[in-house]
Amino acid sequence: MLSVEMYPGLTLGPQRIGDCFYRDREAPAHMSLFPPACDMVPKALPPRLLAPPPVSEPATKTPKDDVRMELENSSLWKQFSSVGTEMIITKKGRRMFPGLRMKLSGLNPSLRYILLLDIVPLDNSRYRFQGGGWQAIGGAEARLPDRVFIHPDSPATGAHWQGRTISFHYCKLTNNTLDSQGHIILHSLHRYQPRVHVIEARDVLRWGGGQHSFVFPETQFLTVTAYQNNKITELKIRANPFAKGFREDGMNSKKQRDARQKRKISDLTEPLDIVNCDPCDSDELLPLPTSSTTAADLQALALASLPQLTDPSCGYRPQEASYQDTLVPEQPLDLGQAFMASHMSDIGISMANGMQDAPGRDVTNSINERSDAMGEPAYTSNFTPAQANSSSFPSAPLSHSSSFSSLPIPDPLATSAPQPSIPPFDYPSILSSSPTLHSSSSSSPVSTTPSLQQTTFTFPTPPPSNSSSPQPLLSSSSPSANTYHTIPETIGPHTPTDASFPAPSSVCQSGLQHQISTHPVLTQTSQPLQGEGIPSGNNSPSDQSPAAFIYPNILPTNPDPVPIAAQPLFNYNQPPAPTLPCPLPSHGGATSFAFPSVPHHMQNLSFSNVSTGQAHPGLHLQNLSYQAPAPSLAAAFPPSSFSYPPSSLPHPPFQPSSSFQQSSQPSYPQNFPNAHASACASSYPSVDIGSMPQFNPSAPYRPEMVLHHPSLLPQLDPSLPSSTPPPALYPPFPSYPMRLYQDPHSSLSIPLRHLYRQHQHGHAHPQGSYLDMGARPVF
DNA sequence: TCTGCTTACACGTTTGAACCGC
DNA sequence: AGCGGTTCAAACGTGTAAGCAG
Repeated sequence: MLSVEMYPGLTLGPQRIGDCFYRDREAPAHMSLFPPACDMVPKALPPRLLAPPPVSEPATKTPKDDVRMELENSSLWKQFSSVGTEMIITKKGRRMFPGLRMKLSGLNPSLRYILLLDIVPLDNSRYRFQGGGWQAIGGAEARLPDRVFIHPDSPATGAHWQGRTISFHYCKLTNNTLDSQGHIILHSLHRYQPRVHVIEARDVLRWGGGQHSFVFPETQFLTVTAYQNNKITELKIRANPFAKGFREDGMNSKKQRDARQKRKISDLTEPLDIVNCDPCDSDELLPLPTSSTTAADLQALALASLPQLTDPSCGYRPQEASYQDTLVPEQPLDLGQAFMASHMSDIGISMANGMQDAPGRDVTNSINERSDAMGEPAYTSNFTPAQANSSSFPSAPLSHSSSFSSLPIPDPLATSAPQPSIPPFDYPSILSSSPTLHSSSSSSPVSTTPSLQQTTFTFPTPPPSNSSSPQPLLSSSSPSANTYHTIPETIGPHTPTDASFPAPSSVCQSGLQHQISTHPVLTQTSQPLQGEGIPSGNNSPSDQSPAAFIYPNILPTNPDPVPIAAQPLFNYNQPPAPTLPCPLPSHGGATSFAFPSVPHHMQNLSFSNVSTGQAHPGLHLQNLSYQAPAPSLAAAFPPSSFSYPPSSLPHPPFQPSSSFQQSSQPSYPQNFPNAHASACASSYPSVDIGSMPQFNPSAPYRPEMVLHHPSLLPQLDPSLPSSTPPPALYPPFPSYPMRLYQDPHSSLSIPLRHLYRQHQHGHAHPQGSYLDMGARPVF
């Protein structure tokens, strides 16, 4: 199908071999995967390689102005978010559940795009589960190598992306800082926010022309090595097909396990009983009461071990739903597509042949289809109205707080689960108590916070998959489709987003308020939503407050938090700096990464700074939050591994005065960020952080401004119009040390010289690629 | 002692090879 | 020989619990 030969400069690791061969099963025209490694510059590529993919229409017609992304399994995410999503991270890497499944629209069907997933810290705090809630207990750990998961299909045409569900379920999370598998490295007990970036790319070497970044506040999660919240465990067990064994009717359910345990005890005791019967033995070994008790327990356990009848009160049958979902002919994700980093050869061919739509679904594709269906069984369908009504996982009403009590379905664990010593914030109430929110939001934080991106939202239409299923979680003001666009400042991976990230409340509200009457999509969306059982006509903030993506169980350290209404406008980029227990947040958001091993001009993986508006010829991943203080960066990254040449920094050192102080909310508890979020996360909208002007404090965003924003991607060639991609070629990007942790190859000098292929446990599953955007060597 | 992490374990799912029949 | 369906086992994903370390 494709060949690495097309990119002689790319040397792929063994995993790549497998992948390539695997992927080439239906493409016998496979060529050498390992051409002699050599430094290569894009211009060294044969012209045919540089040629843009065949386009049926001029690139100038690219409808970049309306790129939207919808979180397809938003309902499931919201369910988890309402409780406080926890993600297990292990040394070997653990998949995310729920996974990220989204739908893209608004792409130019003919242009190619690369989809990236990165996960950035939400704040600079470390959390602990106490009293039934999450509480910030200190500063975050030192930042870890920034890695980006490249969707296996990348690059693919807009038609490809838009024609199916996009899933990142192959992405794995690990806490192994020395991970060499390419998994995304995260710290345990930290809060993170996944982000998805859609980057226009003519080929792997020439990204540019447009970048859109999306954030779904409901997908933020806390990393753990073991689940802390029983509710989360319950949700995962019920929703994840792989955990069926732990369901109440499964053989690995607690009852069954207890029964087995009892049996084991019984097996051990029975011989003893026999021994006991030995007249030579005394009764001291096994008192009679013990035996009788065991028998009674066994009897009870035997009953318990019987197949459980479905609880009539629980209409939600995960197993049924899951299987059914697997049969749902939803647009499967074609992961068989070559992906940029790990499938450079594929890319090359795809570029040359323009076979972006992957007409032939290869094995990988089918595998992924299955995996998609398996890993995330169309949760959207799991939460159909009927199910929602009877489900034990009712969609947490957004108007409800994130407390456990918000889950109406009787849950055995609900009672057993420790209740927060401090009740979780009732998000809606907070929002409702913030009458000034909307009005204040009009004065977008952008105006007061240099680092804050102007944010605007397009109001998405409900995801097709959800079209038939009401969105019980959505309030009247929450667009069912979690799609909207914002333009937060650019950031680098792991640049901490604000702890209250999900709560660009003021901004969101502002955008909502501003556009709700103007945006046709919003109008279309909001109306049906209001008519779907959600009290309409009530425009009170409380009604518009969806529950929120406050971290449900994050308990306020401040016993007397300032009411949200009294809080300054929520600053999207606001760090809870004033209350940070750690003077030097280790999660400093490095927006530029120095790579001493490469030429100076190539050493920095930089991200355009919103504040300065500077663009750096590198991949720009918008920062959702503030600029980390330089000191923290220095502390987190020893000069030996991380250098930040001031002169080359695309972002000026963090200026507390401009970011923190101006937007700071001194009285806001660090672990209170979600209150902000609640006020803003009215609809769990995805946040397109890259499709809008980076920083324009004065002018509010308008729908028409939600455009392809070239400034977010470096324009390497100044002569190239930023708004109009070249019809034929994209300028080659300068080298920026993004690393795909698959197979380090120092000889590569191309921008993606560090592309590695993820080890696939000996299998050739193209599970995606990881770009390490940090400079820390992991090998 | 507490907290958090690692690891072994059991279970369910996925996947592909092996087998069989047509 | 080729094709399609079924069976089976290995690999993998998952949560749990015990053990360990700080």
